[in-house]
Amino acid sequence: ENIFDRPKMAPKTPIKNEPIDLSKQKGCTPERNPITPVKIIDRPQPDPWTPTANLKILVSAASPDMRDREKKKELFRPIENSEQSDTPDSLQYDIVDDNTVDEFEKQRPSRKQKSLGLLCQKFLARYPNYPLSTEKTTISLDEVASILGVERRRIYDIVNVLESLHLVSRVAKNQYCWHGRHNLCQTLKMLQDAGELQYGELMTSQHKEQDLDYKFAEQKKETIPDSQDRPLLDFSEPDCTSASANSRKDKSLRIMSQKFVMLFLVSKTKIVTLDIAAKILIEETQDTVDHSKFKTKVRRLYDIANVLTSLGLIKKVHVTEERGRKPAFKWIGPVEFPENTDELRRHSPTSDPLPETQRGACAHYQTSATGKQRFTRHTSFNSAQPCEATRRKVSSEPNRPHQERQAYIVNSDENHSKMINLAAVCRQKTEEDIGNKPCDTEMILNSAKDSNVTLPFSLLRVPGDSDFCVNPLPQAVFPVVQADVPNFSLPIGISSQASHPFTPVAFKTENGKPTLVPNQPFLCFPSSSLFMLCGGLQESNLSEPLPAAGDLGSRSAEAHAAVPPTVCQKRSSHKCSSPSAPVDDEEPAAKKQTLEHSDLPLSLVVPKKPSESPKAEYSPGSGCSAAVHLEMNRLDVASSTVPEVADKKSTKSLACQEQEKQSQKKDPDDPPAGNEHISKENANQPFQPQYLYVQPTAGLNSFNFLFSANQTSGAISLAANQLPSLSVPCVMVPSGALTSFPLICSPSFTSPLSPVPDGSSASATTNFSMSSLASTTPVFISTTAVVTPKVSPAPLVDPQPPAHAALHLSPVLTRSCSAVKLDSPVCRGHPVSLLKLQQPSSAPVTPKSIRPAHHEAFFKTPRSLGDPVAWKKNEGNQTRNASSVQRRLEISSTSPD
DNA sequence: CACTCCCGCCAATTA
DNA sequence: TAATTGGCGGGAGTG
Repeated sequence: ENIFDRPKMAPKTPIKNEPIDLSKQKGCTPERNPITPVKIIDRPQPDPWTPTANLKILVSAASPDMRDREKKKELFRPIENSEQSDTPDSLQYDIVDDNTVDEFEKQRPSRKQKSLGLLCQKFLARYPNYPLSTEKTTISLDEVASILGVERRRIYDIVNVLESLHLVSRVAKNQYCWHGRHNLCQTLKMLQDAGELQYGELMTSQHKEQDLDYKFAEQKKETIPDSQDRPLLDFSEPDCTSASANSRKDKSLRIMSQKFVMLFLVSKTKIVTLDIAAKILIEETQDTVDHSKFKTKVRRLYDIANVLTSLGLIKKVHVTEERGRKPAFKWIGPVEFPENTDELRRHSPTSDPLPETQRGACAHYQTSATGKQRFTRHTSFNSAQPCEATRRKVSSEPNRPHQERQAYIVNSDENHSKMINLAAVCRQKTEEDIGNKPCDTEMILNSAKDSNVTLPFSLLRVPGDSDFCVNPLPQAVFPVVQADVPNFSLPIGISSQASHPFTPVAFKTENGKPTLVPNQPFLCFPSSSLFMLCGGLQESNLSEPLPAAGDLGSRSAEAHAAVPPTVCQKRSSHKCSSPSAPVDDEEPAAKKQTLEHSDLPLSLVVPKKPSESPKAEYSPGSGCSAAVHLEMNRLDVASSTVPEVADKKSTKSLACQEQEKQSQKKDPDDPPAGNEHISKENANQPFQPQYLYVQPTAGLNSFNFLFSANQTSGAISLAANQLPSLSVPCVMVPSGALTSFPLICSPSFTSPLSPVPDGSSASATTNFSMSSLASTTPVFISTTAVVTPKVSPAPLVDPQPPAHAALHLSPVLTRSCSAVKLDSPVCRGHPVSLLKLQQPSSAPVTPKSIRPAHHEAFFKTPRSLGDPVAWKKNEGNQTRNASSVQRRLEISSTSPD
C-alpha cells in the first residue's frame, strides 16, 4: 500500500494534506503533519452518500492517511477518471506515479495542484460537455466536494461561474443541474449583446485596442449608467432563477463573471487585462476606487479566470503596455456567433441565428423579444426553472409541465432529449471537424454571411418528440406542398414593410393572394426530433430595421417575410401519397425537396436572402426567397454549412441536412429543381427558394416540413395554386411518421407546445392542442400572419387550450388549404397557421385565428427587436421586469383569445 | 517584489 | 436556528 500510496500522492497533491503527504513520505510524521494539519480530518466524513463514500469511510477509518491519499488521488485523477470512483483510480495513479513519486512528494503538490483551475478541470471532467437532453445530471455539492477533495467553498466558486454561463443551474439546496454547453453559445451571445449595450458603445466609439479598453472602462464607468449594468446583470445572471432573488447579492461572482465575459465578447481584441476588467467591473463601481477594493476584485477575477480557462474560453496572456507587462486574458472561445449574430441582427435582420438554434428556442425567443428578450433568456436558460414566460409563450397549454414547454422553447433542456443529444453529438462532431470552434454557429453564420444568407431560421430542437408532434398524417399527404414559390416571392418590400410584423396580414403576393406575412418566423418541430425552425430571415431587413434587434425573432420574422414567397413543399413520402400536390407548381425549382429520408427532421433553413442574390431571381422581391435560397443551399450543401448550423441548433441541422440532402437527392422526384436550386444557390443562389422542407420519409417518422416562406399556403394547398399566399413561411409536415411530430409553430409557437404524444400518428396536433393529438393529420402551419392574428395583443393566453390552436388559418389558406384540411391543431402562433388537410379534427381549430397580430406576439418583437438599440434602452427599464417577458409571452402566446 | 490565488472567516440567505 | 451560500481579504506560494 505504501508504495502505491506514495506514488499516488505524489502526483496529485493532496489538497489540504499536502504537507502531510510530504511529511509522510519524507518520513516525518507520517500522518499529518504539522504543516497543515488539517482539516482533512474534518473533511473525511463528508460524503457518505457518494458511492465511493463508503469506501472512503472505510479507508479513513483504517487510517487517516489513507484518506488523505485518496483525496489526493482524486485530485490527481485525470480528468477522465475523475468521475470514477476513488478507489479505482488509485491503481492508475499508482502506476503513473511510481517513478517520481518521491520527487513529487518532495516538491509538494503545492498550490498549483490545488488551484481552482485544476479543480475546475476535474469538476468539468466529471460531466459531459453536451449531455443528452434527457439525462439530467444533478450535481451534489457535497458529493463533488468530497470527491474532489476540496471544501465546499471552492465548489461554489466553480459553480457560480458555471452558473453564470448557464452550464449549470441550481435546482435546490445542494443541488445543481448540469446542462453542459448546449446553451453556451446562446449564453455568450446574450452576454455579447448585453455587453454591447453596456459596454459596447464605449467600445465602439473608442476602441482601439487594449488601451481603449482602459478608456473604455473608464468611460463606461461614467457612461454606463446604472441602468445598463443592472439590466445586464439582471438578465444575465439572475436568470430565471434568481429573479426573485435578484435582489440578493447575486452580485458578485456570478455577475462579475458575466461581465467579465462580456468584456471579452465586446472587445475587439478579445484580450482583457485584469486591471481593466477590475476597474470596469468594479462596478461600476464605483468610484471609490479603493485600492483594497481593486485588489479584491482582481482576486475574484483570478478566480473567475481560472474557471473560464478551464472551460477553454480564455487563456492567460500578457499584454505589454506602456507601463509594462500586464496580466491579461485572451478570449479563445467562440466568438463568432456572437459577432455574427450581432451583426446580423443589427445590421440585417437576416442574421440568423442558426446557431442559435440549438439554443434553441431560447435564442429565438430572446431574439424576438427585444429588451425583454433578456428576460427571456434568463428564463429560458434556466432550464430548471421554467421560465414562465417561456412557457407561456410556448405553451399554450397551461397544464403542461414546464419543462416540456421549455424544452420546446428552449432547447430545452430537457425535453429534447434525444434530439438534443443527437444534436449535441453532431455538434461536437462538427466542431471537431470544423476546427473546433465552439460555436458552430459561427461558421454557419459566417457562411451565411458570406452567402449573404442568413439563416433564416433557426432550428430548434424540440424536445420531445412526442411532444409536438405532428404526425403526419397519413394523409399527410400533404404532399406536398409544393409550392412553388416563385410566386411567392414577396416583394421584398413587402416584407420589409410588413416586416414586421405582424402585419401579417396578408400580403398579397403576387398572386394577389394575400400572403402571410412573411415575417414570421416559424418553428417546426419535428417529431421525433424536433426541430424548430425559425425562419426568418431575410434580410430584408433592409428595409427594416426591425428586427434588428436581433432577436431572432425578429429575424425570423423577417425571414419569413422574405421567405414567404417561397414555397414550401414538403414532400415527404407523403408526397407520395399525395403528392400531388399540386404542385403546380411552380417552378420547380423550387422549392421542393423532399426528403425522405429519415426521420430526421430536417432542418430547414430558411434562407435569407442575401442581398444580392441573384437568386432572388424569382422573387426578388422577396428577399426572402433569396434567403431561402441560401438556406437551401446550405442545406444542400449542407453539408458544410448545415452541419454547422446544425450544431448550433442542434444536431438537427446536421441530420436534417443530411437527410435533406439525401432526401433531396433521393427524391428525385422532386424536381430536381430543388436540387438544382440548391445547387444553384450554392452557386449563386439564384433561387430563392425559400422553403424548406423537410421530410421524412414516409415511413418514418420523419416528417417533413417545409417552410417556405410564403408559399406555403399555396403549397399547401396543394395545388393551390399557389397561392402564394400564405405567407407562411413554413410549413411543416409531418411525415408520417410518425408520430408525432412536432409541430411547429410559428413564432408563436407558443402555443403549440403541447405535446402530443405520440406517435401516433396523430398528427397533428400540434401540440398544442394536442388535443388533437390524435389526429393525424398533418398539419400545416404556416406562419402566416395572416392568419392568425390572434394573439396579437398580448393576451396571453397562456394556456391555451389546445384546441384552438388551430388556428387560424387564414382564409386564404384555408381555402387553399381546404384542400388540405387541417386537422389538427394548429399552432397557435399566429403566424402560423396550420392546415390540416383532413381532418379537422382535433382541434378545434378554429380560426381563431386570425388574429393578426400574432406575429408580433410571436416574436414579439421582432420589431421591436429591430432595433437593438432601442430595445437596449428599453431594456433598461423593462428588462428586468418580467413584465416584459410576460408581455412577450403573452403576445406570443397564442392566446387566443 | 509582484503576481496569483488559496484559504477560510464570517455575513447574508435559506431552509 | 442551523445550514447553505458566498463576499472578502489576509497572506502564502511562485517566479
